Amino acid sequence: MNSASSNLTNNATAASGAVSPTAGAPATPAATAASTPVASVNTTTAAVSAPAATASPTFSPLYQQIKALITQSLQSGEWKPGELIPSEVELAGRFKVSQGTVRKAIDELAAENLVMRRQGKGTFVSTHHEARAHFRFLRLVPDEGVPHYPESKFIEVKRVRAPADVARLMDLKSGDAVIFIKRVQYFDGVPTIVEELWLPGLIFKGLTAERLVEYKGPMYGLFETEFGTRMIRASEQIRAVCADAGAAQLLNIDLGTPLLSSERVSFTYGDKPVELRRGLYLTSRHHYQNELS
Amino acid sequence: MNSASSNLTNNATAASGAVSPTAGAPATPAATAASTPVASVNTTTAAVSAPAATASPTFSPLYQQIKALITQSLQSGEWKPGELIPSEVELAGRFKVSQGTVRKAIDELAAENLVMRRQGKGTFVSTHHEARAHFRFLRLVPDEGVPHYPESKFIEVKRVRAPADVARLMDLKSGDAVIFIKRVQYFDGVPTIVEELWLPGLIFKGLTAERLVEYKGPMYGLFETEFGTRMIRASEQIRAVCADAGAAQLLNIDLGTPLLSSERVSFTYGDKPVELRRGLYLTSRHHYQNELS
DNA sequence: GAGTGGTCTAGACCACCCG
DNA sequence: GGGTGGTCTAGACCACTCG
Repeated sequence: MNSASSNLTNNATAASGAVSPTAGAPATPAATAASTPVASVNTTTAAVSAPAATASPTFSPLYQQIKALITQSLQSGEWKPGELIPSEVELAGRFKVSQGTVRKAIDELAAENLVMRRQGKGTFVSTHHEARAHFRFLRLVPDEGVPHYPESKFIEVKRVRAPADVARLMDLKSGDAVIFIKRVQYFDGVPTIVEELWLPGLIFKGLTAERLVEYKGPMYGLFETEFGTRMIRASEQIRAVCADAGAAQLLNIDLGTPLLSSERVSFTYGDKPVELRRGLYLTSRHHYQNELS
Repeated sequence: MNSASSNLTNNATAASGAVSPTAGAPATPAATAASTPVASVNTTTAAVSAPAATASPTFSPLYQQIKALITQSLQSGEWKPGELIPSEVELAGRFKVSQGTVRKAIDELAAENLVMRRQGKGTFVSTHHEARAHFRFLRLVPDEGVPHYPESKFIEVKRVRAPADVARLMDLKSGDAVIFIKRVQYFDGVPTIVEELWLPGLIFKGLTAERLVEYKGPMYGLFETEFGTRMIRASEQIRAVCADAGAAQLLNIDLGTPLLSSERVSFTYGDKPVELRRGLYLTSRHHYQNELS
């Protein structure tokens, strides 16, 4: 057994045979802990199939490998949303790398909102149960006054077979079981959003109208705690359309009123699509806010 | 004179009187270069008015101060868009800090798209004259086919006095001189965007219809090279509206066709607003693409 | 006071680019 | 071959939190 438990490929540090710990590369924790010669941790250990040339064809920095390992633990549920993950020092020990390397890995995870750092306390798994997170995916804000979360009224919740277009966007087969949800959202009692959602039936088995109704707060929070599926990012396409009869009735507006149409695909770990959402937004007293940078 | 040229406040490194370079904090470059005692660089030097307590009330990391200094040089035009800035090692020497600190400052500038790093070559000031940058502020992409840049036809270019609403959004006084531009943009010959722009007259003095017409490529490129004003970020508000007579005629569509309305304020260094842009987008064959993360 | 993340330094080596 | 950014390490100290 070498390099204890993990199969990391260290593409850095000397490629010139066994080196004494004092010269060249400094002694790695692995070397001191398991008294393994430095050379054994070097130049391709495992994981990636790399012909032992001077430059690895598939170069991946150590911190990226650490990042992938941490992401795996997040995905597997070893550390659940809202929980504290091990400290940087502890992770460094576990992975046999320096704290700085772990730090860089966590830096990127924090930048991607997978994790949240709090000085003096530790690093926490991000969760949708938070004021901060509520408006990450809801960009419709009132023209005047402070943003707040709308109330939901569910129109329909049923199990259906995925239409071809839905299946294509969600990486399913046409006819696969999906859960269909239709709801209207109200800001201060004014109906403003009519929304249709499709979710993979396999993952969201057991999602019923009752559970949706009794649950207060963002749906992504419910998905996260009840179904272990966390939305990481989303891709949205926006258009202007005219209200059809259905939308007009639900939003209590005239037929033909211009509405903002949004089609969103949300992804969980591994860029796996797990939600398709089609919304119509009434933008007479609200607008879609976007920051370009 | 101490700490040579710059007024950096080092809030780190020992607060316990003069320390020999070998113990405690390692000798700083400043100390070795100007043979200044370490203590002189510590506990409040200048810049920030800090009562000499144990913890500075206005704590600012060194790398943030470096970042601010680099940003100043960008803003002042010391390093122009597209140019190479000094290497990390050189900047470290200039500011009397370690390369790691400069590195962290530049990391943030790169994340904000103010500069671009290229391994083996150096760090470059970002520019709007680049394929990469072209679609950072243009989010309207075709439903099918690859995104490409539209052609412009200018309808109107004139000097006017800023209306109250425009002045408010641009941080001007009502009645201040502004340049008003109206244009239509075509994708593959199809009129798709009608846009009105307001620019501060003071900054964009000398901007004429001729210069706009003869200039090929994104307007932000022209603004950057001809007027020394670089757009850094923008804030956009999006709505759905109906085409009025003017828009319908210019876009060759029926009156009442739903259009996407965008109001955008763009900012340059120091979060100073320097452009107001109001656009109407025809979204029958294009959509506004947005990534949520 | 102990533990956590945050800053700063110094030095080594690697990947990449260009003359 | 020399210069640039990119990675990795090690160690010191600071700011913050909590018991």
